[in-house]
Amino acid sequence: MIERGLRERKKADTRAALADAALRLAAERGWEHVTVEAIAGAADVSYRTFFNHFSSKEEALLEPGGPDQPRLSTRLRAQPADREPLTALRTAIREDLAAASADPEQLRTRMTVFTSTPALLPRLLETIATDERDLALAVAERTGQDVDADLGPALVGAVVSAALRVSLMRWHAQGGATPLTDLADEALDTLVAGLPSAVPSH
Amino acid sequence: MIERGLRERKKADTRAALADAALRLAAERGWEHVTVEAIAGAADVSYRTFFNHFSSKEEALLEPGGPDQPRLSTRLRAQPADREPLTALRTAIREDLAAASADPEQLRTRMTVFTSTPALLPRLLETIATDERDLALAVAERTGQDVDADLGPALVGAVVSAALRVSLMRWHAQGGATPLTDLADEALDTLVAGLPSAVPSH
DNA sequence: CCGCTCGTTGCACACCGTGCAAGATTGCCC
DNA sequence: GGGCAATCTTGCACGGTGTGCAACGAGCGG
Repeated sequence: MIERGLRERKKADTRAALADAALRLAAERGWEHVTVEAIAGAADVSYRTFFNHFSSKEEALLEPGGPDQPRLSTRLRAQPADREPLTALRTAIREDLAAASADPEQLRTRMTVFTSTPALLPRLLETIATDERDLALAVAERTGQDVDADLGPALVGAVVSAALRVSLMRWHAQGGATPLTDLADEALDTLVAGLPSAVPSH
Repeated sequence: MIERGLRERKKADTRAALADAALRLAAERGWEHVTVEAIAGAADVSYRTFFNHFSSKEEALLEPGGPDQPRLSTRLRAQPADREPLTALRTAIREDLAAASADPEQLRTRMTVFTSTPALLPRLLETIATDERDLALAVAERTGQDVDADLGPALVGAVVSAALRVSLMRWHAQGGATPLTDLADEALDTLVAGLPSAVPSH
């Protein structure tokens, strides 16, 4: 958050302007009808400058805040070490979702753009799953397991990501009626109880 | 499997030749150093013909068999209706993995290509997760739940996909030492028992 | 004030993916 | 067998993405 000079501030500004323009134009015209040239033009920079900030057109939507935005795994590592592993994970997840829900309107717009562009939705899910391995590492650190030998941490990472994805999709489908954190809590409760609790036996 | 004529046979042949060439060249040079022109040349067809069979370069790797290859959800639907939901799911999963393991050498090559190309790995995972919603629908049909109202089916679909992904990654990392079906069984056992069984409490 | 650093810009280029139209091959019916 | 229709293949042109390179200019430090 420390401003180290006019230079870095302007750089962050143009990046934000590009990300905002990308999201706005995508909401207006649909993602595939938005060219990089249009995004750059709306942000008052050149075409070439766009790729000085983002390595691909999609990155402007997927990582508007840069690579140093807080991730789930870092939140988990910040939890007190004496806390029960699953409790610490729940808390970290709540913090992460609360941060994501800070600007519900923007989150809604993003979700609308993603869900209305078939080629783009998987990329969002991929982004959520990017920390999967990192999350597995953080879990293994906390439990003292070996992330390569023990199946547990990798499974927890993948499964938690999956649960968050489902919660996010459901939240958007409901129009935000239920708070995102509540939906995620329900999903995690189900997973803690085991798969049979998700489907009725006959 | 019915040959309806010389025409469709030749079409399937060229598609297979293109898919094979794509995988072979990717294993030799690395995926990003393989152009569509090179793939087409190796299969003795023109550049333009490639896109008559695949809508993108990646599709030649991801869906070599065409869009009508059997999916997990169809295998689940083929299970007897009186079988316990989770049992039916396990059986369908075993069939699916057995089919994928039919040619272990090719599977190994594919995984090597995917894991050595950062931009490609998520696409494989995405492909696995493509049936997620369809799988959720099949689960809901079997259990009589509502896929939009009940969280269960969507959660099961996402979580099972995640477990399969983790199993596949682990299988490849181990060099195929443990059969893929065994790894998946272990992961699913853990999920059935609930998340706490994945991580030790202190 | 002067040099250094770094963001910006333009230009050229390789590659992906698509629409269109012409040519070649197969299937089918007379 | 001959010819017609369907369809696969091919070439061509074009828009768009993403990159390397070199020049320019604005902030930063001495």
